[in-house]
Amino acid sequence: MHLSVLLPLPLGPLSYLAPEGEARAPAVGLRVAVPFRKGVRVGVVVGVEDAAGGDFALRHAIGYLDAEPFLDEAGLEFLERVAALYFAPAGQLLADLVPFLEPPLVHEVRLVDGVERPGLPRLALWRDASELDPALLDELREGGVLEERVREKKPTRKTLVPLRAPSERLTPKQRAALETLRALGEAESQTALAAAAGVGPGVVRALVEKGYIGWREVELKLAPQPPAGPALEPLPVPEPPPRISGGRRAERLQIAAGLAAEGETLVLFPERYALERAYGRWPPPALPFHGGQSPELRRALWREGSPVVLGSYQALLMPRRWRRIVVIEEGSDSYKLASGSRAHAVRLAELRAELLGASLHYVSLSPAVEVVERPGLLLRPPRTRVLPIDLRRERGWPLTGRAVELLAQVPEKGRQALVLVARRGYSGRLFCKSCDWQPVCPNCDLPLRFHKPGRQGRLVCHQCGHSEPAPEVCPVCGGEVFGYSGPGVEWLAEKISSALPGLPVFQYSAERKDDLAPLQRGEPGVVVGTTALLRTPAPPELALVLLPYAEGFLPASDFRAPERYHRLLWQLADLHPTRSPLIALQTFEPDHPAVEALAEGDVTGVPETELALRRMLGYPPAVRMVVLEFSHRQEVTARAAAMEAAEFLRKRLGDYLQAAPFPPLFGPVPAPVPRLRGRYVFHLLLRSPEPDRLRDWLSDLPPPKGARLRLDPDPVGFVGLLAD
DNA sequence: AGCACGCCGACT
DNA sequence: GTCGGCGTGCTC
Repeated sequence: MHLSVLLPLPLGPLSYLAPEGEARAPAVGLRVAVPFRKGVRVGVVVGVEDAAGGDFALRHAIGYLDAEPFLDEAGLEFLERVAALYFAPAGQLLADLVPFLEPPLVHEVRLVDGVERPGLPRLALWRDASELDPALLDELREGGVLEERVREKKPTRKTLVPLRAPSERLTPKQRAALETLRALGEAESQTALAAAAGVGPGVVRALVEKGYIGWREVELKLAPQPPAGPALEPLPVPEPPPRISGGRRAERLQIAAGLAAEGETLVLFPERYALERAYGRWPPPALPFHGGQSPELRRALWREGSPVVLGSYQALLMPRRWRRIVVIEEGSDSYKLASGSRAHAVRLAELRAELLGASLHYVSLSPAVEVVERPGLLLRPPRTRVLPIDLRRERGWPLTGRAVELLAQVPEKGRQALVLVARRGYSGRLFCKSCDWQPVCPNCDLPLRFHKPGRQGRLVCHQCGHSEPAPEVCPVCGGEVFGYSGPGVEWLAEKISSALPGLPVFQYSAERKDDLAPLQRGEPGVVVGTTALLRTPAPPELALVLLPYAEGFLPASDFRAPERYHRLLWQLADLHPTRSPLIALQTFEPDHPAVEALAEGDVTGVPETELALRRMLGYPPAVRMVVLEFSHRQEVTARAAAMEAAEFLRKRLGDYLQAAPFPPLFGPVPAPVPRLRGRYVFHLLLRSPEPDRLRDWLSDLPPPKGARLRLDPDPVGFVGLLAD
C-alpha cells in the first residue's frame, strides 16, 4: 500500500509505505506522521494506491494521529483546486490554511521482539526517539528491525497543588497558605497563592522547599471564551440576495446572524479584531476560530460540532459541509495573505462555496468592486457629516486654522476627537535645509522615516526595520537645520498639544499604544493614531474625526486606491454605533468622488464607477492578473532574469499579443519599491480575461537563472498602473 | 520552507 | 592553508 502524503511545505504530495503494524486501513484525510529528512513531520493522506511499482526506496509512514479524517473529501478537493488556481504546490496551501496542522508528538521506538543490537541493550523497551541519533534510526528502519509508535502530545499546563497535609512543624502563616491552597485545589503561581492567602512570597517558597506543595502537569482544558455581552437579535432576510450593503455595523451583524440561523454556516471575517467583537455579541451557539487562538485550541475546535463558525481564513478547510458562507467586509485588504501562496481569502471562500453548493453572501458597508454588480439589498447607510478642508486655500500645515477651531470645540463641549494619520513616527522625510540631503535606507530604495519618541530622534526603515540614530548635523554639509515633510502621528500630536494646551492628547499606533481608558470612560480628549485606531472601540463621546492629510491614504501607484479610500471614509462614518461625528478632511482634492459619495450617502456609486473603469482598462475583475517578481542582490541579475522571462513569454504568447483585448504582457519594470531588503525587484505583469491562458503560459515558463521568482497570483496592493 | 552541498573571496 | 558567504537542488 502506498500513501500519498501532503506535508505543510511548498511541495506536492510525497509517497510513503503504509505504517507497519497498523491495524487500521489507510484512509484519505487522516493526519499521518512520517519520517522526513532527519526528523518526523506530520502531513495529510491525500491518496491511497495499491503498491504501484516505483524506483524509489520508499520509507514507511510511522502512524496516524486521527481516528476521524482531519480533512474531508470536499476539503481535499478544495485544496487541490486552490493550488491550481494560485499556481502553488498543494502543500503550500495546506501550510497557509492550516498552520496548526502539526501537533507536538510523542514518538517512541524499540527494537522488534527478539532482535538484539550490540551497544543498544535498552532499546528492547519503548524509548523516546529524540534520545537517539536520526541516522541510527534510519539504519534500523531500513533493516526492518525498528518498531515505532506516535501520538499527539496532550496539551498540559503546570499548576501548583498541595502534596502533603499540614503538620505541627509549619509556622502559622505557612499553615494558612497551605490551607488556602487545599481549599482552592490549585494555584496558577506562587505569587498568586501568596496573594490569595495574604502572605509574603517567602512563605509560599518555604512550603515548596519543604515539599508541602509542588508543581504538577495537568491536562489543559481548551475552550474559547464565552460571548461577553447581551446577544444581538438575528434579523432574518427573506430570500437573501448575495450582496447586502449599507446599514450600521450592528445591523449588518444582525443580518449576518439571521443568515447563519439557516444551518451550518461559516461567517468569514477579515481579521481577528472584527471577529472577536462580533463573537462577543453573537447569539449562541457559535464558535470563534482564528489565528489568535493557540494551536492547541484550534486543533481541539477543528471538529467541534457547532453549526455556526465565526472564522478567519483558517476556518476554510474545517471538515464541514457548510450550507452557507457569509463573507464580512469582502473588500478588506486583510483578506489577502501576505506570504506563502499570497492567496485571497475571499476568492477561496467563493471556491469553497461553489464546490460545496453552499450559498454565498457578502455583507459589508461599501461593497467591493468585485461584487457590486451582484443582486443586492441596500440598507440605509450611516448618516454622514463631511467637511472637506481645501489645503490649497486654507492656511496652516499640518494643521489648518479650521482644524484647530474644530479641535478647540472638543474640550469645550466635553467631547472627543480622533485624528487619523497615514504615517507612524514623526515624519516621512527628514532633509537638510541647506543642502537637501536626505537619509535613505541602506537596504531599500526608500527614505528613512523620522521618529522622535523622546528628545533624541531615530531614523527607521518601515520596510526592513533598519534603524539608526538621527544625525545631529547633516553628514554632507554639516548643516544644523533639518526640515520635515510627510507628517506622522508624533508630529500631529505635538502640533495639537501646542495649539491647544491643556487638551489631553493620546497617541495610538503600532509602536505606541497609549492607554485610551480615560477616553473610553467618556473624558474629553483627542487621540492621534494610524489605522490601528480603527481596531479599538470608538470613544463614547466621539464628535470629530479629523484626517489632517487625507491623500496620505490614497497611494497613487495602485489601481485599487480609490476603492480603498472610499471604504476607509465610510468606515469612519460607521465608527460609533449611534453618533455621526463630523468627518473633517484636510485635502488637496476636496471633490474626490469618494469624498462626494460620503457626503451624499452613496455606498455603491464609487465601486460601480471603478468597475466600469477596470473593464475599460483591463484590470481585475475584468481580467485575471498575475505579477511575476524577479529579485536578486545584484540589479543586473534580477533584470536579466526578468528580461529573459519576458522574451520567452513574448514568443510563447505569439499572435495573442496582438489579438488579446488588453496587452497581456507588461514589463519588466522596476517594482514600485525597486530595492527591498537588499534585493532589487523587477515586475512582469501577465493578464488575460481567460484564466486558463495564464495557467498555460506559466506552466511552460522555464525557471529563472540566478534570480528568485515569486508569483503574486492575485495582486491587491502596490500594482503600478499599466502604461500602454 | 529548511537543509546540505559546493563554489569563490577574506583572513589567521 | 581554512572559514564562511550565498546560490542550487532536493525533500518520499
